[in-house]
Amino acid sequence: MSKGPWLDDDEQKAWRSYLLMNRTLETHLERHLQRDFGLSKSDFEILVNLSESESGRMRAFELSRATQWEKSRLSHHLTRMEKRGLIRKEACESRYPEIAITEEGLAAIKECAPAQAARVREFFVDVFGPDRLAVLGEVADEIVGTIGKHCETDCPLEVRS
Amino acid sequence: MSKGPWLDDDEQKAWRSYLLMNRTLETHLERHLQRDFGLSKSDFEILVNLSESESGRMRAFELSRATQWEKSRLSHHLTRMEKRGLIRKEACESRYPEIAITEEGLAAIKECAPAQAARVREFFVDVFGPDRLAVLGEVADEIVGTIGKHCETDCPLEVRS
DNA sequence: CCGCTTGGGTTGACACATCAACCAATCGCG
DNA sequence: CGCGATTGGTTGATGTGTCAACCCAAGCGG
Repeated sequence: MSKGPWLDDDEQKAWRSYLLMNRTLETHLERHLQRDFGLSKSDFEILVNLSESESGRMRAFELSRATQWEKSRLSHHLTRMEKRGLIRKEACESRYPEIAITEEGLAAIKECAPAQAARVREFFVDVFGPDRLAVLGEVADEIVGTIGKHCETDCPLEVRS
Repeated sequence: MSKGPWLDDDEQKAWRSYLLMNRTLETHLERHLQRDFGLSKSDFEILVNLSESESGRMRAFELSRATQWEKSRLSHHLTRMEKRGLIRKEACESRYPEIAITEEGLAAIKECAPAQAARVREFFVDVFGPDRLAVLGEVADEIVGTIGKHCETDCPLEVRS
């Protein structure tokens, strides 16, 4: 109907393959995380960050930096996670609460992380293989860098931390 | 705190670079689509599919196959888009309505597609370059294939159309 | 001291996605 | 024919993300 395409054929094909890979990988990983452990990708991301910190506790803005989430999204999600007992907001000397992972949260992530890692390995790492994976890593960083540079002026994207 | 990592260092690094690239690219593209043209990524996807069809009209289940969306998501989104005048559900001989792109919808996508394509080229295609892009395309297809194969039995993922 | 901006964080309204339940027509097949 | 299963599609409840507005304390220029 409309003339398109606006990318030439090879580019178009690669781009669409990439998009499909993304969607497939994401939905597959998330589906299993949800089905087998009752965690969403978002829950997982928060728990990973907390569990990797020394003390198991972080300030909200640190999490915000680490995850690249908007602060309101983070705030909403943390209150939900607190209601489910995965984290706790606890007061400390400096005004603002610290976010602490609970026993339950720690147990949850320790349980699901190996399975998740295995899937990433099976469907991503191993399919790429070491060489192509290394190349991807490079390109990915270049792209993040390019976008970061491009946005320095006009958009408040915190990619350039 | 928790011992991790569950992937070794190189794998971990590549995987995280990839995740960050995804997020960065996605939010960047979507932000501009939204800001400059008032369309979401979802709107765009539907409009692209409709505008690429011969007649500018498709059945809902065709769109569902093309986009890999769940039918309820599609249904909800189409009613929203209809309210905004981007598409129309029109009755035809066979029971079920056909989804038709409106003048307004066609105008919208014709306006934004070049800009969108330019961004994809600038931040994705050109950063990869032809060789690495070709490689990515191959790997992406392999990954989709692998997951599709793995899911044939237990999950109703429609990737294997 | 005042008033301003900035930074960390919450809130509410709304858009969107997901899940399960449902509806209606059609198909397969005894 | 009859009836269960499948298909295409809608609906409603609920969980999640986004945007803009707001709150409050601290820093700072005057």
